[in-house]
Amino acid sequence: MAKDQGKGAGRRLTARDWVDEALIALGEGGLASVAVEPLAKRLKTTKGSFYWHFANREALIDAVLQRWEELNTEGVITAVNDEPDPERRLRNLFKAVPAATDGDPIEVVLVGSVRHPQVAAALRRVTERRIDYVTQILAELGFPADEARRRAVLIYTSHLGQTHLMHAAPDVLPAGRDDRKRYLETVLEVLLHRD
Amino acid sequence: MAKDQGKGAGRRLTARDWVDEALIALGEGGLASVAVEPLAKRLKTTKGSFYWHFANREALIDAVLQRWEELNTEGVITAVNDEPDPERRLRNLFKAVPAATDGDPIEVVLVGSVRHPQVAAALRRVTERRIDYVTQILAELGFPADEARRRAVLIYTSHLGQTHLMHAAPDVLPAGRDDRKRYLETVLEVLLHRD
DNA sequence: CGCATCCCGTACGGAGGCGTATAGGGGCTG
DNA sequence: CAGCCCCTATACGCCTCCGTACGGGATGCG
Repeated sequence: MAKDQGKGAGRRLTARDWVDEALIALGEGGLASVAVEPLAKRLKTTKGSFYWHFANREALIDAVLQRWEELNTEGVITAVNDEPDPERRLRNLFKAVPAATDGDPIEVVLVGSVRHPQVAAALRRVTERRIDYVTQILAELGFPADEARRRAVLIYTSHLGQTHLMHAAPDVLPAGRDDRKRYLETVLEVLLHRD
Repeated sequence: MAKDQGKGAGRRLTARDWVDEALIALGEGGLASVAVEPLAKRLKTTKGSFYWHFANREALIDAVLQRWEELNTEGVITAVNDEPDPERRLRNLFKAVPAATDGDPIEVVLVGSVRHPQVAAALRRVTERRIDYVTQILAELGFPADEARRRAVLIYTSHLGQTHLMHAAPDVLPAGRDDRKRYLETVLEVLLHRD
């Protein structure tokens, strides 16, 4: 019979459990919320558990950043990458990525802690990976290399700004179904137009 | 003769001095750095001074947010608003605003503390003010009202994303003088194009 | 059942931040 | 120059968090 150690308190924890909970906390309250004792409360356990699985708080931060990076680059990109047509792949990105990440505050929150060396490194890697990916699609679409790169940066900044706005002032973004659709059309038309 | 109470330690401070220093700290280390005792160290004074000028830390946070809001909306907009031609006004925005704000991390840092009610309110106000301003310019340029609004949001998100990138991964943005110029041209052409 | 290993609970010391109380110094005004 | 008011220094208690020490319960295995 399976262990059936439910999800309530009292069960044994793994390092993974701590990382998962830290990821949630990171999104909710920033890097400052990736703190041992508060997390212990959330997990209904104590520090004693934490310091068994991790050397210290820094180790947890490293782990949570690494996990975020994985879920992100690999997860999202491979989810869209099986579409052969580059234009439709891009359209999928425009539709799928916001749906998957607009609610996700981590990206935006992390920039606030960019002084943290590990955070800065993770952000750099993720950003470059994504822009390279968009650049490649634009190149497939026939844009010359340098123009593709510039457009990719523009496209990515607009995406970034959108998730930024989503948290800073969601009211200004189109809310209704139709409004959102029209907005998406405008964005696509503008960002992908060719003379 | 003027007071000549230099800038060194030992001089009397005003609430304004605390707010100015807090503004710097906010940019450097986020809201968490708007902390009484660390600021006292930077100002080479003690908490005793602070709690004379302010009721508590919250009061300082409110003051620093208000000051940021002023420096921002009023400052930047009135600096560009005397240009009569709307297209050139927009171009000025594209050139002037990044130059003035790309080095300024406060906007980006604040989103990380959007759970703070005062922060959320300030961000909403500033954002709406700016987008309204851009919308108005686009309307002057002849875009229909709803399209103007959509484009303004797109333009603003791209700007936001750019200052975001500037801190998250400055390497991916065009660095050289010429590259930057070409990038700006691409951005303007794409974002302002009309069929 | 007995026992070793794994994992957690608890208690402690230290650091840093908030807010308060209170004494005192320095400059302005008469 | 005397006194008063504005501002600052110092000391204190409290809270939250980090990290360590160590005791002890649970769990799997023979």
